[in-house]
Amino acid sequence: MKDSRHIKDLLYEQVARIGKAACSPKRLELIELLCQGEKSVETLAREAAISMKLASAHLRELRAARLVETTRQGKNVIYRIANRAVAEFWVAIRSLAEDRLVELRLALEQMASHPGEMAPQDRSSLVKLAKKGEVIVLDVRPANEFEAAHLPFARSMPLEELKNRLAELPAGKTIVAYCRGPYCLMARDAVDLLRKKGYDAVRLSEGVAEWGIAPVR
Amino acid sequence: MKDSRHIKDLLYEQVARIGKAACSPKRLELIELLCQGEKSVETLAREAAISMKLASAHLRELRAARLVETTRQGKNVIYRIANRAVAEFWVAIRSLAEDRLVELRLALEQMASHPGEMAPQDRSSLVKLAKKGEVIVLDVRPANEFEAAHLPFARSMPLEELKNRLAELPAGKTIVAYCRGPYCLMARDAVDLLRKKGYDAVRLSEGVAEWGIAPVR
DNA sequence: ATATCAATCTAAAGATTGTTAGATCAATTT
DNA sequence: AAATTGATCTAACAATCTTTAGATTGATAT
Repeated sequence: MKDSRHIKDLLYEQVARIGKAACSPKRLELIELLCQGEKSVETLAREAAISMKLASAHLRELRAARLVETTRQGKNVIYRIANRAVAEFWVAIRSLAEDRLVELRLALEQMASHPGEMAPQDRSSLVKLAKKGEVIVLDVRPANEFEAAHLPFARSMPLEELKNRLAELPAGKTIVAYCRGPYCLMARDAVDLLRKKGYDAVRLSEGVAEWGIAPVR
Repeated sequence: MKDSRHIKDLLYEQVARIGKAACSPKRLELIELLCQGEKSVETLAREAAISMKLASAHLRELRAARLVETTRQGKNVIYRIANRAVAEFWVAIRSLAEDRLVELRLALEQMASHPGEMAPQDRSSLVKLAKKGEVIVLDVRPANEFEAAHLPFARSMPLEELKNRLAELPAGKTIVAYCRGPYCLMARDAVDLLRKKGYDAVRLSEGVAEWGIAPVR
């Protein structure tokens, strides 16, 4: 490209770097995963269901836009979002997409029309109930994600372990299960299982990114 | 693409439609222009310094992401942003870009290191000064953009007319000139001219999009 | 030193965009 | 009806991006 271009073009070009990072579905999925906490390339590839080579290539793009940062830990390279602003952007672009694209709203409604879907609720009143122990807020993500960040008063019980740890859950109390956010199905599966076992369980579609809780390093 | 894909992939794909709309510098420039008010393809092409064909193709993309809408007005097709959320997104992605990309910060600082650059100021105190008439807030964009939306107590004086309308400006008062936003140079040029003519003029880098003022149709 | 594992780099095929030219369409003017 | 103007559509080429394979690097384990 010519070097004689106006400073104005340069400015828009820089902003477009962020847009480019956000224009691939898989890169967005990687951002969402990183909003849950730092992860190695291997883990990211597995959780996004892509090859490690492809994951590495996408992460390269995200790093080119400075949305993610890396450190090496032995054989592994650990990726994390650069700061809280990245998670906020992920929530913001998703919210615009939901506002503008009927297709997305329909798909979400389809996901939500499922037994145990929780009505949108005031956050502080949910926290109050959880604090008093009147409901159990259950984080069904992998344990390391819980450690990196979790909702207030939440208890960790990864989906995979849930089946074998039902005894830990007091009967008769409402269980509010959540996972990585509205696009994640872990909490839905957890609610299905819990209801089958006779619990009063509902799914909270929001996760740490939506609550503005940044993962600690 | 295969049709057997998971619902999850479908969700990320929808969000990526918004990212795709925002991954081209010229499309971003078109969004910024539309944040100032509705415009015909012809006008957009001229103001973004591209051919009408190219403008039309880019606008097609923006419409595919439902970020803009159109109506026909005689021979002209008028484009406008779909709603306020689009303008908010434009401010948000720009702010993330500024947060993450040193190159962008440097370019902006270079623009700001110019006589008459205004220190970031509290909005309500500026409005108070403008209301009392202690400063003149001057909108130097084209008149139709002023009509579509403008800052409180602002007075319209398009850059092109400024030279011939200096007599309308009371001497001895501070003039705060603004235009389309931080990436626009009209206010800078206006301040240059005013200072040459002996006025105490400063540039406010923000515009209607940054102040959250949506253009009326 | 050799082997192994996680990750990246390089190169190349395939798919997707960006951009332009020419034809076409829709509304208005003559 | 014909000409004009603004805008879009179609087709094509160039440029870019996605994805995979093969070679390479950095760190650890044997």
